[in-house]
Amino acid sequence: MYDVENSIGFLLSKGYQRAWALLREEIEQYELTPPQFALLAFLWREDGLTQTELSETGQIDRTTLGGLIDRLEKSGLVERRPHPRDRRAYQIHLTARGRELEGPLSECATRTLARLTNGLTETEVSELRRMLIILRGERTVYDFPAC
Amino acid sequence: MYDVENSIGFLLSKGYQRAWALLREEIEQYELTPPQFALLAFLWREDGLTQTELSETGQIDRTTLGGLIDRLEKSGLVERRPHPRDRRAYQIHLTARGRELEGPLSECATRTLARLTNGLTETEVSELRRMLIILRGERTVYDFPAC
DNA sequence: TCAACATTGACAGCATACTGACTATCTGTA
DNA sequence: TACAGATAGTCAGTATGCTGTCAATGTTGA
Repeated sequence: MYDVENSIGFLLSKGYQRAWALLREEIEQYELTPPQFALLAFLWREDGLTQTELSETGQIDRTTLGGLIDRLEKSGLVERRPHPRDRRAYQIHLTARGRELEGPLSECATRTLARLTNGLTETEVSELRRMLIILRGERTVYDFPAC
Repeated sequence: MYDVENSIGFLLSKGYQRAWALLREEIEQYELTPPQFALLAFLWREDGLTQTELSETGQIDRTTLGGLIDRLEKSGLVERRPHPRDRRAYQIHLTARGRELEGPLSECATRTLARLTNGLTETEVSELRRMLIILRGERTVYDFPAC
């Protein structure tokens, strides 16, 4: 009999839901969602990318990203600026307010990680991270046809 | 600087997305989504639960579950029957077709797991499972007030 | 140069996930 | 019995994530 409850997929979904709920709780006062936080975090690292570039580096679906940016723009944390050499594209820039949040939000994320991984040792967390990267990965195997 | 890309939460979300995509691919011919598959899998184990009971054992939000059942009912895989002693409640039962799918869909799930964990050894998969259960868990710690 | 093709971002449509509010019903207690 | 509070399920609203389609714009090759 198939054991859903202990299947990796099911456990990933529940783990993800818990991670989401904890982070949501920590950043609630900023009226942000976890994906919005993640997008800001990518922008703290590199500002001014186009939506397509952001979609690739952040591994966020192109159309999902559009909506995320809409909402962050409405909250005044990012802005779309016309691309200087490509009239189809926008460059996404943090506003001053969006940059300011790096400190406080990073602390929220640190607290979230601590709560999430409460039952694991540091070594286990590293192991988990390593395995999740492998799980997601395999791009080198599947993305390119043998050539 | 906060490193989103290697944060457990971000990796969980991407791992989950990959698990979803792979399973989606395997069960595509049955026109089911991964959550619909999971719900069926819980019903293969125990049939006739109410929505609230299913919501608890399956750890699926009450309102989300309602929609899932709507769609599975429309597909002819489950049916709502009035509860014999509680006029507010339904008992959710598999149809013959819903029961028939246990074999083929379990095989799809097995193939998905194999593809998903391609880069990990069996020992690592067990470790991962154990850690994900801990991640999600902690019910004994948080859910009950000290009493 | 111009036509074929590719790319950028928007939009509609669907499923999941959650919140909060609501109706119908049940339960426990005075 | 009657009423207060709890519970079952629905609905509206919002955000994410994905597919498919489209218009506008870029790019490339004959």
